[in-house]
Amino acid sequence: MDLSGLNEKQREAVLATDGPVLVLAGAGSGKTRVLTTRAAYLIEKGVPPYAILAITFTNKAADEMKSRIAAISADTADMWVCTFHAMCAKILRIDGDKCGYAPGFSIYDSSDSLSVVKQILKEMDVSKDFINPKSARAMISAAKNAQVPPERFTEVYGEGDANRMTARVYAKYDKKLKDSNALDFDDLLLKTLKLFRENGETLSKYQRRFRYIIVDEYQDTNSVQYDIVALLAKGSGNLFVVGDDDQSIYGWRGADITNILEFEKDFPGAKVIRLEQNYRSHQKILDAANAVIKNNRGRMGKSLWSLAEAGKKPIEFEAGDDDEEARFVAAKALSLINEGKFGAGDIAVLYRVNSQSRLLENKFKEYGVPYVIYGGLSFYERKEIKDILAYLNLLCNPYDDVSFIRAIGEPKRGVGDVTLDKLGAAAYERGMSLLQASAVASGFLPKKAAEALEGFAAMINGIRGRMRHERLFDTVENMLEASGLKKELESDTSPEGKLRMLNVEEFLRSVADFQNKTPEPTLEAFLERNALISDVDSIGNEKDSVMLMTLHSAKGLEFPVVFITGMQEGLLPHQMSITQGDVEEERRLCYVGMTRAKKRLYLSWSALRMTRGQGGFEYVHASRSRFLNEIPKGLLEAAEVKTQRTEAPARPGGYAFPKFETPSPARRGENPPEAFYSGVEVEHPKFGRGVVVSTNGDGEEKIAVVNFESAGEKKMFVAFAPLSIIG
DNA sequence: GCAGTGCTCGTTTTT
DNA sequence: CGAGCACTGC
Repeated sequence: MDLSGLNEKQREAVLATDGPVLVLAGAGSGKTRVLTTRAAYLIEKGVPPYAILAITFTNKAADEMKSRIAAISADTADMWVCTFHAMCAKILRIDGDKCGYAPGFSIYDSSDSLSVVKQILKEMDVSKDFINPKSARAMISAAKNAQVPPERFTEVYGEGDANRMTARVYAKYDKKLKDSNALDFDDLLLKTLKLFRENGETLSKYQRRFRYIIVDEYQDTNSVQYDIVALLAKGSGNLFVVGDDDQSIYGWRGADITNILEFEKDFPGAKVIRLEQNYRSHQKILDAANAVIKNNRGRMGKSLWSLAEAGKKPIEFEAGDDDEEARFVAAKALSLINEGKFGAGDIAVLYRVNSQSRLLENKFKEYGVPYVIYGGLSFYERKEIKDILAYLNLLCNPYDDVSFIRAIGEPKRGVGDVTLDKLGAAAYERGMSLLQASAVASGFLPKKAAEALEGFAAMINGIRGRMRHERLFDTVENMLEASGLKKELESDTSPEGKLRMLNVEEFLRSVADFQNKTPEPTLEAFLERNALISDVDSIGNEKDSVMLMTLHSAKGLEFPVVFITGMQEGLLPHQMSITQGDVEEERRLCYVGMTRAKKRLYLSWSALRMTRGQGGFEYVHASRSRFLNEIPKGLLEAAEVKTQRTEAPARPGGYAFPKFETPSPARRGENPPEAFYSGVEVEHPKFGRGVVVSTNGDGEEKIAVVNFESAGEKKMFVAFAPLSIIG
């Protein structure tokens, strides 16, 4: 194996095959390279691929690692490279029956578990003012991550009335999921751990198999994940973890930073290797990032350095308000693209909270800069997709009551709350699931309701009966047909309805794709993949667009150009963390964001922020983020933009804020703004052909509404948008 | 049983 | 400002 491309420390990490090893890998220090080379090296040394387990933080990272290992090594098909959640799902599909789960179990996402919580609160007749469903779900999740069972809930979190009630909800929640043969995200981990603890034979089976365990992003493991890894590693003792204490940003999800800080204590004789040479960013970006992170206490200590040739200092922009800030970002992105040095796909815009994306999105639209937003509601969370998934879940898992309730209500078949309540009671008495009870509904319900339910059950069972002889894609199509979903979708010709139809077609494409690419394309495997996939996993698929995402989502990624927006007290650090006194994690978040940048880093903030107060809008003052203050003046540069004072808005108590003038970037199209008027046929690199419907304004301010053949109506600045006139 | 309309309330980050 | 949500009228 050729290791000459690695530096000394990296080589040391690759060659340290046996015993516990902790690699402290600074941002951009070639961590992925080390991980993949090490796996390939193991195989070359004669370790069979099936004896290697590599756990990553996202599916994307897993896919990437797998393909990179495959590129330098032999057959990796038997190697497990996956996320914690995917690993646990895999184990439970195989051995879940030993702890009471049938192989067809459903995986509930957060909206599914929320509806279970709501259902329970309704059953218990608890007011939403007393127990808020969302916070109850959050508390249950926190308890699970800390391995606190319902019986010990009040003991750990306090004896108050609300807590006692929450503990009861928690217990019922657990039972309901169990009865539905369903697991939520936390359960996947927790039940696997339970299985390992209570079934020594199963544990030792996996211990014997996985003789080399690799864990990436170790700083973000929680207590359950730690225990799972520790148990598995007890077999061979070969545990190789990679992480960076400075990049621990999931404390709120139960991640325990002491897992990495105390690795040497937990695994005696551990070798610790530090990777501090950064291959991603140039020194000026690193200097600024180092200046921020060094203010944290309790670090393992690490300082990044780079040999990359000197680049530009990070640039700060202070905006008068958030609208101006968004305009700065969009305009700057546009001029970077127009200068030709960077493509849209080289640029990322990062922010603390998802809601910041809206304003940015508007500006990107206005300026005609292609963009994609990651996060927020993902594809699989869309109503029409969740409906389809509910039916498919029901086919695999007849006990899945959440999916039953969803499926029975869409399309409407005359079964409402009253019938559902009665059905629920009858099912409970008989110890049946809702679907099972439906099949015999005439025994306890009036004729009309019973017929609807029995018809539904027969339909589901009919599809299930045929399933074995069909290919996955055909089953899905049959289901769409038989359920009436297809008919309903087709009859909705509104714009939203058409969009839904497009989403369903996209979904069908993904089914076909899965069927073609997977050796054994079962429905269960398909559902599992969908349940565990996230938006972040598709980052980079959209080649030529500016990427907008939260700082959290950006972990593990890199971009030539990075904008971090909202660098003000209250947003970064977030108010919540200031109040709770945990600003260090926010600082790490800021550090993660800064170290994503390879060439250019823009840090922006605004002194005024619009919020939605009681009576309409309100501007709130914000001050420069402490993190910006921590960067020495000489390491930053002010953005060179023309600003001018404008009149105060005609509103009592209003503020005067500076106006950011759009710099005039080089035009991409040949045509002057005057050439665009109604009826002109145009072409756009992203949206294709279209016709100008109307225009407004003059010169650089001129906006055209263009109706594109495939993308519909878009508004854009003709001076900036890459529009060319055809003919 | 269901769709449509006011209403209120809320805002951290996600596998 | 916008999304969910309860209530109301068919």
